[in-house]
Amino acid sequence: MRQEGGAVQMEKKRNAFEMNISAIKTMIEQDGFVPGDRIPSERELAERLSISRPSVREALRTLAYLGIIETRHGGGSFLLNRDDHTYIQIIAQFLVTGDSKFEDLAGTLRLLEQAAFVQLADASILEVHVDSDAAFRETLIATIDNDLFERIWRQVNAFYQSFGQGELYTRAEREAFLKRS
Amino acid sequence: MRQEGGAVQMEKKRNAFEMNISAIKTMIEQDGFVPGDRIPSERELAERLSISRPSVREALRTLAYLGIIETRHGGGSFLLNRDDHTYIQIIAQFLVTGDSKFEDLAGTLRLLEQAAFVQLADASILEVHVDSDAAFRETLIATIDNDLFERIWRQVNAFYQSFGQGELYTRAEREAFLKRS
DNA sequence: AAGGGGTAATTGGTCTGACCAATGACCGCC
DNA sequence: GGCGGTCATTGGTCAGACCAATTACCCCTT
Repeated sequence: MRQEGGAVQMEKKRNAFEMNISAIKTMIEQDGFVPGDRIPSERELAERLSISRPSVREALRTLAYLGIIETRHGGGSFLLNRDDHTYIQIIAQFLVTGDSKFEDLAGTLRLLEQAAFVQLADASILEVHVDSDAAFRETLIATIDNDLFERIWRQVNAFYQSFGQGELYTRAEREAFLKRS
Repeated sequence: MRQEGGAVQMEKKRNAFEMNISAIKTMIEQDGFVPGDRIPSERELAERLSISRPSVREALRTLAYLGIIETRHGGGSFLLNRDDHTYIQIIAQFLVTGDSKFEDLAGTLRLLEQAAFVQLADASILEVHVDSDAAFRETLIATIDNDLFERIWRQVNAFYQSFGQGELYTRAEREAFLKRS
């Protein structure tokens, strides 16, 4: 006879799996764990939440996959820093796998970089990098100062480079960039 | 700079859990399943992949959490179409505590849409949608005709909307968009 | 007393097997 | 042919076991 949910009243009637994830997250917050801390062991979580260890594991595996926690064999599970969350990598993984066309990759990169350029106030800082396609674009993105945007760009760019197509712009195109400022 | 996990590529030596996820995804692709199809049962997957059912379940739970598949008690597991972004809300659940990220979200959306607008030849098609923030931006993105770019935008936008902040632009801003064409 | 090494306890990783619950197909009955 | 019940299939959950990696601890040596 298994009783309902362990520790916390859930606001909704989601399925048990999501309730377990919420319960674990709630427990982490209530116990005041901060990034870097080790959270209770799987067996202890199972006991405190009145669920089985397999159920705890299913929840923890998902949390680990999302980058919320990190598990070390024999060591325990640790809370990660929120900035280390790989959520955008997860999203990117499913965005970019499969049927994304190579032309879309290059096109998306051009769009992203064009957007960055429009916001660029002073293009002079790019002049010294006009010789290097990589440095030119890297510097351009850095001027945006938007972490999410930069991470998206980095993912798309990493995938683009895995095709080994070399430079995205010719030197003439980079120079044209500067003239348009 | 943390670029370690940068590759979206799959072929790395990851832990068994992520390998199981990849294996299941690969099998789904190779068997030619399309959204709506029922994928093999947990027991069959376990046998075909030579892993135990709990391991299959840990992978399937994560895939279900991400919105890749849907499981029905007694019915089976079904492939979802990728536009279902239910997982975004849940991921956001872990990020709401921080506020810096939200600024990045809105900023990224503005950048993406500005990039789309720069490429827009004829802005007149947007005029009819000037009343609706959502329709205006949706139409804007559709003009780009870049599948990857559109999917990125859609993901970020879904993430943004999970914060429930309402419109991204004021009506005046949308009108200003049109005037700049 | 300090350091090092080896042992035991802890913890995650995986598996087997079992039973329950919901679904859906199948079959017999009307 | 339509309807309803039965039962195999499938996901949901659990208990227990064993392995592997890490960590804590204690004892011995120096």
